Amino acid sequence: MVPQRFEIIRGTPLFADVSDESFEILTRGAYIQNFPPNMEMITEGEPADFLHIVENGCVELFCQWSGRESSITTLYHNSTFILAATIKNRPYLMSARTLQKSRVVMIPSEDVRSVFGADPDFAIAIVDELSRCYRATIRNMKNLKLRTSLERLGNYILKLHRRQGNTLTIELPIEKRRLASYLGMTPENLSRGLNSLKAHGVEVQGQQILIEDLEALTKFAKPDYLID
Amino acid sequence: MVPQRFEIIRGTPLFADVSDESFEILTRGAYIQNFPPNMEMITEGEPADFLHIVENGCVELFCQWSGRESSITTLYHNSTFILAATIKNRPYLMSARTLQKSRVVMIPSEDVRSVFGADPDFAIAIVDELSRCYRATIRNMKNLKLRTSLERLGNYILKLHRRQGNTLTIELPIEKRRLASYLGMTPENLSRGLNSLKAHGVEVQGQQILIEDLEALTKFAKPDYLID
DNA sequence: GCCTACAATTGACATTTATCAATTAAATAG
DNA sequence: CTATTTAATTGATAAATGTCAATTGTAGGC
Repeated sequence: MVPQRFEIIRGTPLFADVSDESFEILTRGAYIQNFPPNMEMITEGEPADFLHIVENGCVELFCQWSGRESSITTLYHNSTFILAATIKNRPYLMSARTLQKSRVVMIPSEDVRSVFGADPDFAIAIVDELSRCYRATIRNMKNLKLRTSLERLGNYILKLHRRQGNTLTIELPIEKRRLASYLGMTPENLSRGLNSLKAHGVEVQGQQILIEDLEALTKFAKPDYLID
Repeated sequence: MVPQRFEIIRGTPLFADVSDESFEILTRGAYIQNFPPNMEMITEGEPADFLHIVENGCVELFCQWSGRESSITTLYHNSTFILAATIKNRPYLMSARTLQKSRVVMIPSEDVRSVFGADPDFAIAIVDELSRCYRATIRNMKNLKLRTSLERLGNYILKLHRRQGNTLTIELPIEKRRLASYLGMTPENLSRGLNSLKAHGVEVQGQQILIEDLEALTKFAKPDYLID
């Protein structure tokens, strides 16, 4: 008998194929927590005691060193983090904070590891999820190392364009300062970058972005299916 | 009966725990290839038909976009690549070339996927390997986004120092231009960077690097166990 | 609705990094 | 061993990016 409250994550790829028995074990020690916005829920270096799943809201993974900070990715509905640390029983490499009011499922890492050893279907789902995350990170790395900040910005806008149903009026999903950090640039530079993209058919008004010339932007940004 | 020629990879973590039966299936369709130095063996975008294992020699993973190229990592004895593409049955995201004469074991991806589904021990080993690679990539990313090129260089030297048994006389394992690419800088910049590090106790002579003041270098580079 | 916080923008400037060209050093083939 | 190719270095300069300070814009609390 799986408690009602965990039914939502049952539908995510990571749990879709596990047996009821496994799911029962996974949720037995699990709990759900509601976080306010801007709350640091995980700090890098800490032991990975729980696998986290964002049920709703928005969570940013970021890292720090020597007084600097950088945003790595932003997670939404049904995303898991941080699986690799949980599996390997190693400390988190990234910190996590909520950007909005968020509801997060937390499953004890021990239970994840034991079910993972006992349920081949869960093991397969984990491999799938890890591969997906790994490949996403490699793409991110290529983006960073092969492109200038302006090219990254252009491709980010094109990615939003595709994700938001090929519309030409785009809504930025996160604050500009966080976007800047994600793209590996300063907020000032992002601001100037958005201005520079006017020359390639991009208009900006607050959180709204209008692609006035998709062809020009595409020609400039050169999106690539092995990166974007 | 496992052919003698595959006994070497039997000892690697990925294959150590698989049953003889599984190993037999994995090696049945496998073969070993000897590559000359500087041979591109994999090109990004191609289908991932084989899991590769470097038996000996040295292989560089790199990527390209819009006429630019960047080195992602260098693999040595017993390293696998590129597991995630094999598992997900997706195209390679990186290219691979030999840096030296190398001997590489190639296992058909189909066999990897089928054994992975049938042998839980192999699945566990794969999860372990994927987690390891994923975390290594995250560290790499943090290194790139949180540090200047000079700090990356300093920490690279410190990492070699540790890897080579805490000796103060260090041997660069790869060409400087590839190191530059790996560190996300130009060869010219690397050259100047090495000169700048003189101020922090580093002497360079060709492929040899001498740490004259370990404390000064450490103080400058600030190595971090969550990055390095 | 107004005040207050904070985010975003802009300008001036500094620093970092890349590019181009020329030279020197090192590795390799014959 | 020498000739030839390629890598590494150096100097001069350009471009990209970051920093600091000031201003403008915006969202949320009261």
